Amino acid sequence: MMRTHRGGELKTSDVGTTVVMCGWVGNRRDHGGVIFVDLRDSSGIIQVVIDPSDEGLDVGRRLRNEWVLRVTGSVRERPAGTTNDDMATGQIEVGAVAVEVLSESEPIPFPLDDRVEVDENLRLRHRYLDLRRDAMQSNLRLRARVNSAVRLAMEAQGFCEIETPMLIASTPEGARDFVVPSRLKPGNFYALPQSPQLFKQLLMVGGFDRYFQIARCLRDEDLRADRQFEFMQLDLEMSFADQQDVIEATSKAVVAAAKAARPDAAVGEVGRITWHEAMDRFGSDKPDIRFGMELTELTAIFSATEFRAFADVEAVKGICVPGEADATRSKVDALVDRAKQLGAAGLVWMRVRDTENGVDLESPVAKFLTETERKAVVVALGAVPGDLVLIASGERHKTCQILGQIRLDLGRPPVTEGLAFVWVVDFPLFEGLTDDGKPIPAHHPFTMPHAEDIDRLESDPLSVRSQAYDLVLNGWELGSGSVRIYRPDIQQRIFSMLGIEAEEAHSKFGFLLDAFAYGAPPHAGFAFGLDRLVAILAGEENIREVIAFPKTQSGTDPLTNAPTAVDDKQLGELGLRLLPKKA
RNA sequence: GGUCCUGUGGUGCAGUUUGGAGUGCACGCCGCCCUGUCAAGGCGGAGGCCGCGGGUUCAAAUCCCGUCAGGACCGCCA
Repeated sequence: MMRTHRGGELKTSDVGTTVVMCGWVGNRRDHGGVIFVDLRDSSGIIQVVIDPSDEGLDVGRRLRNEWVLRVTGSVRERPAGTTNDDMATGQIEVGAVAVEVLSESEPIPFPLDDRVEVDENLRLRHRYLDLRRDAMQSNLRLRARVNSAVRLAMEAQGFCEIETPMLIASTPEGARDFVVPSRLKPGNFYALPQSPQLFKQLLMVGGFDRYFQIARCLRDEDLRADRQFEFMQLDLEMSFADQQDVIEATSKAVVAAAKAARPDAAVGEVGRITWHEAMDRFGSDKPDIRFGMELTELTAIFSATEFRAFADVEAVKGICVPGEADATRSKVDALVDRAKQLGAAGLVWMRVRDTENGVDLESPVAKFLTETERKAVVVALGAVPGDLVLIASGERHKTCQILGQIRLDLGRPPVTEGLAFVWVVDFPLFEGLTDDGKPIPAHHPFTMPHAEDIDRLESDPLSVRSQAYDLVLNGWELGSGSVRIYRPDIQQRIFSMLGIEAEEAHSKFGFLLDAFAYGAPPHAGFAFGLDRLVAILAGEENIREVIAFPKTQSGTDPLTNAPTAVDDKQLGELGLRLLPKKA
């Protein structure tokens, strides 16, 4: 037996016990006649006291940080006045009677304490060291608890966990596929799955009416703070179920995850908002509802205005920034620049002041507005003296998006603050038209149109809502789902609207359409990103902090040096030859 | 494909605006001293291609151009 105890778990009640522990030297304090070693293992830290004059303990002199030890000793209370209340085990210590060096360590390339933020590239190059840090240990352990809670929640609801293949056929829709050359069929390629989408629908046809999987998904698109090539999703699909059923089942899983990760945090009912209302109030289809500063409708106030920027536009929207009336000119100019960068024609700012004339707006453009207009803006926004009012105008959707982004810039709380889940429902089925007039699907082409809107499919496609729904947490899109089309006639109407010929549809999705010909149950599903969920629950702004071995923004791994070249023999077996490098 | 930020002993920074000897701080590392520390303390020491290449200049960490690496974002992510 290597060890009897883990140091971090020792308690005052263990005083008097002889223990054998294994761990790393977290820190050593050599006082000459007595040496303190903070022995670290997965459970925490315990202070080991070594008297180097004792027989066999002169090894204590040689010890260095990150050496691996096996320590035998007895648990004792610390002498009065030497306890450490900042440590979980600060009331006790282990008096060493034997110290065995299991492994020595070179000085490590960066400190493991959290007092300095080390260059991320260096951390990734030595990720095995970085993982020893408290923050990484607790993030990955939190992640494991979330996985476990999600799995339990799904099983408790009668979902069956089924794995789907990693080597699949490439389909041209959606994100860029990662592609794997076939050795047995040279010149042909597998794709790695962007999601198990088509397979889970086949499972529904196959009679598994409640499927789930903690699935690895791969997309060859540029990386971001919240996006890696490969990521994990809780993927689920239900037969004989509607949007409400899916939302309830998924909500149980995320609430269970949140409770597992943050037992002390308040996680209430998961709210719901329509896409239209989310755009209108928050200027985003992934609203961060943790704070106010909502977008206010001002269009009617300026219906007859003389002010050019607000006249004859689709929408005038404003937000009220509390207490920012004295923002410097350079700060408000920066806001105007930001709005322009986001595609706005401009941004009107006005300081709310207490004047002899009552509460009024002070701004270079105030003189172009009537007093009635100014007062109406103050009332509509609920502004009080000391506030700063920002107003944008133009095409409705764009105006909302721009103000929504500025709202986030100015008011977004830190990631650690609060947990606000919200379902966004009633997305439009199409998000616009291509140049040749074909509608662009907002989700995938198997998304069921809203029952009430289906008659307008051809006559007014942009007004058609879909039975698609997103789950949002603190303004991060966690995932999306939909009720699927299972009726060939509706599917055919959608395909023909999108300009997908029968032959093309068959070559791309033929196996799914074939399957639907044999008694397809109505079904609906969802998938949400576990990396993003775990990051927010861990209070991290970057999903790399909750992934053991992530890639850099340029898609490399500084630890293994992936991706690497392969030799010609390997290429030959695959029937491949590299093109000459571009000059 | 694009915009912006960063790159200085092992680590984290200052120095770059306004060119003048690799100058400084903290941590770590090595040695010696030290029996109650816990970011131990004291004394001493080692350690630098200022990311790389070119240019301007009497002189470049500093200015200019290019390039590489990392990061944030736009495009992209049905």
